[in-house]
Amino acid sequence: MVDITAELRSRSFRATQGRVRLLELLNAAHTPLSIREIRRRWRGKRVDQATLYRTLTDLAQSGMVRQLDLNSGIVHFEYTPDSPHHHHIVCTSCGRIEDINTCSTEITHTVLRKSSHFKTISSHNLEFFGLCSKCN
Amino acid sequence: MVDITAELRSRSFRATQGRVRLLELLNAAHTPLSIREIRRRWRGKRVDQATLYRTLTDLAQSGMVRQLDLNSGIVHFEYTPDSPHHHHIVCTSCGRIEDINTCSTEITHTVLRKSSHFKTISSHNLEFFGLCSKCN
DNA sequence: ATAAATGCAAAAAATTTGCAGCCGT
DNA sequence: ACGGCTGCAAATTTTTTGCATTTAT
Repeated sequence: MVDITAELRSRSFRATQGRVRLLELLNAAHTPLSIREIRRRWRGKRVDQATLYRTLTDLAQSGMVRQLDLNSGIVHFEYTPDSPHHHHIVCTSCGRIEDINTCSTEITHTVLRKSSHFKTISSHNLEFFGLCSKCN
Repeated sequence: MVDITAELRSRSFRATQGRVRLLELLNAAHTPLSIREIRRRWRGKRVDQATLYRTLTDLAQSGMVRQLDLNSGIVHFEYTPDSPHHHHIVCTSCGRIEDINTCSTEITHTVLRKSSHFKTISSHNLEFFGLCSKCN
């Protein structure tokens, strides 16, 4: 259970009502969400899409949320402060997303050693694609 | 050096002039390209965007090209018949893309073993993000 | 010949921008 | 009170669709 307000401030964002609600919504979703889906789930006065794009891009840049592209052509966002680093497997038929809790962090080091033009890695995304049991 | 025509036919696509040119272009690019970039590089009579989207989606579905979403919000495609399976590292500042030739295929097996709803994995994407030497 | 592939035009969906006003600090 | 944040409206970019025509087999 994180203190969203505190985390926002520690990253020098203002803890506005909208941001807190957004992060709570993402956290409760337990799955990465698209902007469209976030708006669909938003209760009360609807959120502006431009605000969401701006906010989420900023938060992703700061590392507070993760931005994922699940080969869907549209961006998804995830906020999982209480879960360890993880990845996803996506059903190419129905879009179902499942978490994958395996990640060998050593790969990052290996990659840096092999790369000729990169000295720092800030993040990585690892997505698997396949068919879930329903669609198989 | 692959025979593009033959590979298309083996996947039951018609080896049209447009498809061959597209695949040659992608192959020569040595980096994943967006539709926009493909059209920019296309010589002669311009290609229709709808055709490109349709063609590339089909080819990606068949596994002949790879579809990548590099956290850019737009889809990229890659055709590398002469290179082994690989991944990418993307500069979050300038967008530069470098190939990463490391990939432990065992992860796929581990993932399958851990997954509760998936029995098959058809592909995976692994992208690293960081700052290249120029932008650092 | 015929079914698949393309081009064209237009629509739909996703993302970005500028600016005025609001709200957190 | 200040500056960051948001909402609104509109533009831009990306992606999709329908249909007539062309092209590979």
